[in-house]
Amino acid sequence: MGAAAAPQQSRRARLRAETSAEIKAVALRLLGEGGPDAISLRAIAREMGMTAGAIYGYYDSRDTLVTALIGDVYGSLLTAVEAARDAVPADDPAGRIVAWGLALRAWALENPEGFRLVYGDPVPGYRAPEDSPAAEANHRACAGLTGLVAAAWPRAGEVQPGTAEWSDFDDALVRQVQAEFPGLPPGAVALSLRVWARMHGPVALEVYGHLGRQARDPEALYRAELGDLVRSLGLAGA
Amino acid sequence: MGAAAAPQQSRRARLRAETSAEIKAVALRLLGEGGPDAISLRAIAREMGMTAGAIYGYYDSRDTLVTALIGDVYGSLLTAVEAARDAVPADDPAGRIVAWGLALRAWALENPEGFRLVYGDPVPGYRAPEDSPAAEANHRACAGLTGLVAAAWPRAGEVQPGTAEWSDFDDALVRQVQAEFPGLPPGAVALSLRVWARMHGPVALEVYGHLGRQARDPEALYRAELGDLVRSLGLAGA
DNA sequence: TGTACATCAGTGAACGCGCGTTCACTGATGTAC
DNA sequence: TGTACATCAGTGAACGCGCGTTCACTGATGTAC
Repeated sequence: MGAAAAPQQSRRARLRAETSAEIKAVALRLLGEGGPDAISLRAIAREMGMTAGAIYGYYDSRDTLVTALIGDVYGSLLTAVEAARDAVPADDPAGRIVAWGLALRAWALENPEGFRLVYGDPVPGYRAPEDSPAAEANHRACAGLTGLVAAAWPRAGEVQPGTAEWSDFDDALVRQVQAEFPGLPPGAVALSLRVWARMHGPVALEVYGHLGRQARDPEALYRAELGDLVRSLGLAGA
Repeated sequence: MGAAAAPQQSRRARLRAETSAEIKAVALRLLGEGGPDAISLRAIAREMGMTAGAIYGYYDSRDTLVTALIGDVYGSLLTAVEAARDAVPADDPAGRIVAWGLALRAWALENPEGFRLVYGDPVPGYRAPEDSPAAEANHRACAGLTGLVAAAWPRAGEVQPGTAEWSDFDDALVRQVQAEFPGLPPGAVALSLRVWARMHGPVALEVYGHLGRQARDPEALYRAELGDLVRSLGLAGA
């Protein structure tokens, strides 16, 4: 009875998974401390008290590890913004948009190197594969933003008349939107991408240290920007 | 008479300046071809058919060279956007804002690595000195954007009421604005920083390859965004 | 319960690489008489 | 115009560094009888 029932994973598999996770965790910490260049197999191994070569038992190469890392980080970002959005009642679309935006900034300031990893191109020449966790997180981001805009539709569409066509967008994105928000016109997708960019601008400038040089209160600027964004979607300001 | 009059610079000084400029030019080309990591003294020297050590006759270190490079690149960006702005009559503030924005995007797409060099942090740990050419370009950017907003004032201030104080901003920036645009309230500075961020967002996403994955016509999105920006400043859309 | 074997995580040494930086030097260019 | 000297741009070899990656190996853990 004391003995566990046939375990889902063997002890070995569990240890493997733990080490694999620890490698990512250490890599993430190094990323935070020293920038993207600090993610080196040797540094990770050093930190873990093992040999650089041992990491090849877990990841095929440095690139594989970075891919996994980006997926994790991007996923955690989306979990954060989705949670913030869901903490606001669905019948308050303006509040949800502002919550999403503020959560994005908060996450970015807490994980600046993560933000750079996801939205910059810290590893030159690196390109995420199509079916990676990062791509999945990207889908979540698009879906989330489209949902925010959809909740403000059709009022937003009147205030922001556009001429977008379905053919203006990536096929997978179109399929996803049409399945999840039937009846929503292509203009809403265009608008949601613009909303994305509008949140991205101030956050990217701040994370990369460009805003802080001139403004002492970037948060106030950002809140004003979000307020204007909400207004520009035809929603009452908060 | 055939002989030149006492030259401003000696032949040696001229050659020196030329080589110094060629080093930067080659560095810039390598940056464009291979990303920030490609800026290595050895690669530059190789490209120029000389020895890596020789570069130390022109720049104290790699960092010094990168600093000079950032200044040059940032300066060329500002020259481009200022020229685009000045090609539109001063009595068309909306047109000037749109021109500035479009020129920013055009420059960024032509010089993606330059954009990353200036607005990303491709060389980890690198910080521009206070009195560098980059700082000067930054001042030009702030002045330019404030000028764009000032031209739309006070109408923009009515549409975008803010609560900014002078103390919210960097002292040097405040002095600059008060000297150049006497009477302009602090809210205009806040707004100009927001305008900056609003242009930065779509351009950064596109340059880093995030927009292109979902949108086939990023320019249309950007134009729509600029149109909305102009409207949000109380100016008639173009 | 005890023995024999298979698995496999991790070692440690080696590979070749490109990097920034230093330094004693060579050889051409410019200057003074 | 010609000679003697000073300047200085660039060489080439060397330094030590950290990196990704490979590979034959050891030794502990798990499995089968």
